[in-house]
Amino acid sequence: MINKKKIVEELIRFLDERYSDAKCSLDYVNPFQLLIATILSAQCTDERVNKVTCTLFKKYRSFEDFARADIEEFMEDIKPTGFYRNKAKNIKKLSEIVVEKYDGKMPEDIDELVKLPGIGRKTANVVLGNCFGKPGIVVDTHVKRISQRLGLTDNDNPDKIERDLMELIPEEKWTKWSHQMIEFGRDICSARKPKCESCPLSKYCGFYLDKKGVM
DNA sequence: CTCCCGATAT
DNA sequence: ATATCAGGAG
Repeated sequence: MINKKKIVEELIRFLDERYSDAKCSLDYVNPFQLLIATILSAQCTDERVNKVTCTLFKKYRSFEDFARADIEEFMEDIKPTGFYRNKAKNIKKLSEIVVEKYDGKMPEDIDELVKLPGIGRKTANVVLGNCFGKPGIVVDTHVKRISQRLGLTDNDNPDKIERDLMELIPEEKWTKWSHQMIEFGRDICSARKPKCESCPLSKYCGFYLDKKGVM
């Protein structure tokens, strides 16, 4: 417990030094676009999402446009992002709901957002944090993996991990911290071949210690 | 727990 | 060939 605090302190110091300008790497110009881009980014790199949304947002400029979309055509539009049937259906359905129930403007409340199809806490927190100044911890695959390796949580469920991290990280840092963790994960603490040699936190890391123990 | 699912790194 | 990528729903 006391040890977790110490690890978090060092982690935050490292992240602030190394990833001081971390931010969302999805391309968007308004909350509507970020919401759609974040849904498309599930199990897909931001790079590919940006390639798709670059043309997609010229064709669909509002929730009304997606609500009216031809589903087959829309599926083709987003195909390279993977899971395109589910994503297309969810975005169309969600857009219909936003048009009907919310007058075409997305709700800015996490409990309302999460009710929409295709939106979980991860997606909701990305949009709320980056567009509406409402801090939230984004538990994606990177945040989950790093938090587990460093022993900041014993849970495997993203919702529980989010709660564990909320206890450890100062609220005003939640959004920025999430982006810093994601860059850290892509850069050093990757899933496959993490660069433990260049990680200042390896002495606290279960993954690194296990790896050394076996060797 | 399973399914959705294309693109890329290893 | 296979694991993984800014997850979420049933």
